[in-house]
Amino acid sequence: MSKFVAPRTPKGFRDFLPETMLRRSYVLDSIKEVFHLYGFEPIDTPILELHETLFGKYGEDAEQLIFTAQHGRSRRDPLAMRYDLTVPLARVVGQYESQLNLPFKRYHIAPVFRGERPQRGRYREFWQCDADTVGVASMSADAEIVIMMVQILRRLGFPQFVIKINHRQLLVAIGEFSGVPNEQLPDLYRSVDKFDKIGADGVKRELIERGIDSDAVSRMMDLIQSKEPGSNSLELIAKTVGDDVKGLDDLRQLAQLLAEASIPPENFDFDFTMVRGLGYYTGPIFETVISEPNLGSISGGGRYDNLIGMFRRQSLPTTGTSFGIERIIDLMNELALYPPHLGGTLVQALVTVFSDETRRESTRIAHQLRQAGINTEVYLGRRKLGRQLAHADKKGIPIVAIAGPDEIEAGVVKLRRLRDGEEKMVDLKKLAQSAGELLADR
RNA sequence: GUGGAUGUAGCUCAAUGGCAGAGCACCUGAUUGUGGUUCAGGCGGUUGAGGGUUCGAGCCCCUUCAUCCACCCCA
Repeated sequence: MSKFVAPRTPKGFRDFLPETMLRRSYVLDSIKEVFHLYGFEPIDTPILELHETLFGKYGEDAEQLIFTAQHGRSRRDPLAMRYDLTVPLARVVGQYESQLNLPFKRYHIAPVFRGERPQRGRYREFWQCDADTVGVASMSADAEIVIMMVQILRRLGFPQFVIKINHRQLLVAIGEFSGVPNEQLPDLYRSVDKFDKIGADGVKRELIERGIDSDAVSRMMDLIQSKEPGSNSLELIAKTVGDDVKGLDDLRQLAQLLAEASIPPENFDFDFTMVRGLGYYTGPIFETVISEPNLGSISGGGRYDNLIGMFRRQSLPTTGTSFGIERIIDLMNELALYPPHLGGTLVQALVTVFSDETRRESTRIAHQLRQAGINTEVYLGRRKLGRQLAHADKKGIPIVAIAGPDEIEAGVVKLRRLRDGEEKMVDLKKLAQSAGELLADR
């Protein structure tokens, strides 16, 4: 006698039913397609890593959010659940260097785990979708990442998006130029990161509250708000801060490469108020925002030349991007970007069953349809025809094949399209062809 | 981790401290070979859980759990 247990998932963990999974797969498959077009290849790694692999990489605050995992009472090899896909990449590169060809271009689509308090678009288990290039120090790799991001967002059907681009070293230079001490730079990033949310005045107030000199704050705020079309804002910074500032050259090259690739100016923007939280970035940083409607960021990334050094004597330059697919999926729902053929089911035809005696014939019909590549369900229950049609209708199956004693006797099948009630009595030999026509005809 | 809101049928929500309801969904029939529309009927509840106040609690109080929102942080 088993005890009743109220069915539920752990906090921040979700189930996905078929209708949702079809949409998730559509998004992931679309992204994969573009990754492949650019020559990125998949890897996967274990959900569990050794404790020592993850800890010491993200900073103290983030480490509080890492789930740990243990088997029974074993105290050997403490384990932890992966927190992102970037540190596992760094480990893989360190571990399999001899088997990898540099430049190594990999993508990785997999769930990661963070013990945060869940909110809309924020979960404790969520999927990340990363593409990174290892072993290329030049901007050609960064440009390729940005160009691929544009391609993916187009492929998914987003009518409007902007990839904001900034540079870690440029931010440092601007901070130094303005007179912000190095040890206060993390505070500075944290506040500036909220620029979109709390505005220039909000950032200023917060920085002064954090004890940063108010003159320095003013100088810096003026600089980061430099705004000119295209790469002109780069030159504006160059005039004030100096032409030889670290990072400026990178961004100039990037601008040049993006222009050569005919990336439309409305799809990218040098924005010195954009900061990415993660500490390991060392070069250009990217973030995609959808501003109409204003729904926040859906991808982020950048260059992190030192991280792999955690798993290898000498580091390797690395740059990449990560798509926040949970948000992308929410947004695509809101913006209705899914193609119409993506209904609630992938089943294209239901073969009804008149009685147990005719089930064999229905199964044969289904086999024929399947041979022709049509996703087919044979009704497995024993309900009357009306119920079988209702099942197809409710599930969104477009056509039904009816084979009762009369049809079987005559060697025919009646095909019915539920959308408009169109019916065809077809010969068994032409079954698949006719079904295909009914499915295609709009 | 901090602050706020909400928990009533499978779902969305009603119900002055006084008999727990509606819509949708589901099931049956009208219609024994035809879904969606319609009509008639039916199933469905320890009001999140535990305690307290009261003649009487879904409603008031306390505790606890869950969910959502905002912050922190982030994808």
